[in-house]
Amino acid sequence: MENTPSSIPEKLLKPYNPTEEESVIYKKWEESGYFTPENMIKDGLTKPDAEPFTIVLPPPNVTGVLHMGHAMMITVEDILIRYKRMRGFRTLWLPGTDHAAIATQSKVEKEIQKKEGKSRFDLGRDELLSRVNAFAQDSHDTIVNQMKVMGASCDWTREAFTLDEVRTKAVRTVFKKMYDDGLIYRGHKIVNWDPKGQTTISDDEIVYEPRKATMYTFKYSKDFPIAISTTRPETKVGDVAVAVHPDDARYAEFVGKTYTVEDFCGVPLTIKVIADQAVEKDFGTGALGVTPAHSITDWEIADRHDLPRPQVINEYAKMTVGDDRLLGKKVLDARETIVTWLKEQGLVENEEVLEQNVGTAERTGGIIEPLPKLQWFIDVNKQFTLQHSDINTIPSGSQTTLKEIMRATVGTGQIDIIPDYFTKTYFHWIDNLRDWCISRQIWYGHRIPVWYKGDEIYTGIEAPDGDEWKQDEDTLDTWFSSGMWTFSTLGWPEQTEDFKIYHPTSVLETGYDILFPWVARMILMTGYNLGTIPFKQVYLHGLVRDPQGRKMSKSLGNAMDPLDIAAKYGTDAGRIALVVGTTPGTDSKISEDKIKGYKLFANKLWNVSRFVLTNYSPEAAAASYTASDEGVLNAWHTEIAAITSAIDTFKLHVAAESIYHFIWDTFANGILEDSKPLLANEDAAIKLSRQKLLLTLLSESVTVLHPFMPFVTEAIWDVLPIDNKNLLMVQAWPTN
RNA sequence: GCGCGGUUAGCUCAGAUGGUUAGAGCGCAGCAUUGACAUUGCUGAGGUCACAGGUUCGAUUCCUGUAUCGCGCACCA
Repeated sequence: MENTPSSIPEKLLKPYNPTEEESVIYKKWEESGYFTPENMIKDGLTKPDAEPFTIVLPPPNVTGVLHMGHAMMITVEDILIRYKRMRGFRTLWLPGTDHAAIATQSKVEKEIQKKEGKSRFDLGRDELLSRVNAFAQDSHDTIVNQMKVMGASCDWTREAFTLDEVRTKAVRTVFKKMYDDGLIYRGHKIVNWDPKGQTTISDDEIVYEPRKATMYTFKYSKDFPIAISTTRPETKVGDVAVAVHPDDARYAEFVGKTYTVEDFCGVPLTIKVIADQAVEKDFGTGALGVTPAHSITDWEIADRHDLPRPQVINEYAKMTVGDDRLLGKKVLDARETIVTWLKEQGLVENEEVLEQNVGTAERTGGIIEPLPKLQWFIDVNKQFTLQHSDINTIPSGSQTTLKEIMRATVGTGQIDIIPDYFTKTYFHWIDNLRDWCISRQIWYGHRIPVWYKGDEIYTGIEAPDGDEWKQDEDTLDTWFSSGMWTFSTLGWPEQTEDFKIYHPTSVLETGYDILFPWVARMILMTGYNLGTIPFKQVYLHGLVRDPQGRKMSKSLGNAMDPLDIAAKYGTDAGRIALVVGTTPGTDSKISEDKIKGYKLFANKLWNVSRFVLTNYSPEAAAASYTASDEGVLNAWHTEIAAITSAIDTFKLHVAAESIYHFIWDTFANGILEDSKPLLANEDAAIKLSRQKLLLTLLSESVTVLHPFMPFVTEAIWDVLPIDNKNLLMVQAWPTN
């Protein structure tokens, strides 16, 4: 084994140094142009008629830096993409970023408030937008850099942004179409108002937090016949009715009667007693004070009983009625005032502390105040005609609803969710889905493409002629634009080649936490606009947690930066550590120890390469295998088949572990050790056969490992004595 | 309240459409080695597969129930 070390590249004589290799390798990949599928075809690496495989990157929010959750997403997608590319598919991974409307604006607002003590209203619309745009650009650059460090093999020539020109056109086109179909309407309805962010938010943007609250049981006045219970006495100045259950004998005699309360802490009330199914007999007194303007349930009750809906709280969560005891007071102060007044009047019958869920806005933390407002909505239950449809149970030209589209695509298996138990959760969500409020009172985002002139309303792609037209001040929910991401990124509404070739996409890979806000919305938008599905398979990864199982966050100080991991252990180690031992849909814990283990693995493979190359001689290329070497090779090929099928069925953890096990235990500890005497054998046939075998096993191992650990494998491939080789990234997947 | 998921080695987790001795990584114990190896290799200890019923020739795996942890949705007067 005193072979010529001179034929061995210098770097292979030292331990593997990821930082030295990685950036150089990424540059090579990028310069090859092979992230772009058309270049693969041009160079004969992909057949022109190859089946497309498309993933559109879930666009990271331009709110800062990528975290380990993103790292998981990028790793899984890059594994699938690299694998499919090597399998000969016309493979496109289309990157982009999301303007993320509220998330980004509120982040910038917070910073400005902190540094300059100014609100967005102090700055004005234009100034705020220029600040947000600058921040977003910065954030974007950071994110792109991080993705490159992670080895993402996406086609940067096609990069998209949810707020750029092409996407704006898509948004306006869709808005107009839905408006014309009557699916988008403007209505005065009760919405979730965030007093802190000064905007409406959708049901999906509410985070419920358990808090202690005091529930007071009292009567409106001495002579009122029924006691009610509430945790929000301040809203009671907006009551118009008391609702009881229709079967409740206790109150049957009062139903239908109307009572006048002359003075409820300075406010006169007219209360009608009604019977409604929504009331629970056993909760509290079994009687519910109905406040239509400030409770979603009560709003619905008011619908059924045709009740008035006086608003008593404004957008700043302050009281708008009463005398100086209440008027202009914040809700919490008003609550105290009313409780004190109730006690003075001797009206309180009971007080009880209980835990209740308080709705807060996920981005600002503000307590949600339900308020009636004039807003834009998408009607999810309205019938419309779907002109063209590829959706299984909805024929072209038939009547359907958005809810039905969401159900049909998944229910018939046209879209496959992995893991499949999320299918049930998905249907459950659809069942509870209400009309989607899409207007936001923030400035960063797609401005609603509606113009007003007196009583006239205009909707279109461009502003109508004439200075008198004024555009709606509001912007669209960010999910409205990300809902059309699979086709807006491909150039729709133009009928581009890209759109024709790559849509519907193949796999949508994302965290299960955005199944509802995003995945469902994409299905809705695509079904409505194109009559088809946005993707065939949905792969939901779990959340990445710290070793104690906690969510990673800056405030806990347990967040890991993918860049730090790359610098310390190499990108490859971080990538495979995120995959091994994790299953789709299940949260996983990541520790530095785990990542460190895979750094050792990269080094192990490096050392295997050194051994193989040191013992290789060029004559081996033409050698034929001995029977036993043939057997070893066949066993490995059987294993490759198993690994291949594991990847095909999204069992990436199984595939990764099998390769790891093969390389370390079977190859390094077994075959390599057995080779030592064979390589010293007198018989050249035996010796050369074994040399050839080792090189073949090594080259095929790095090929199969490549999607998981792209850098170290490419670095090794680069020094293998193989004729006419291209980049490993475009090497054909071994199939036997 | 409705629904979903977990409970497997000290720790973190895989896995089996029901069938010999249930796996990995880390950790632990013992031995070996300076080599292709920032060491690594070999050997080993360690498990009533949460609990209770049921189906079955056979259940950790399937079914029912219980406990417990986590999550989602709804309610939240």
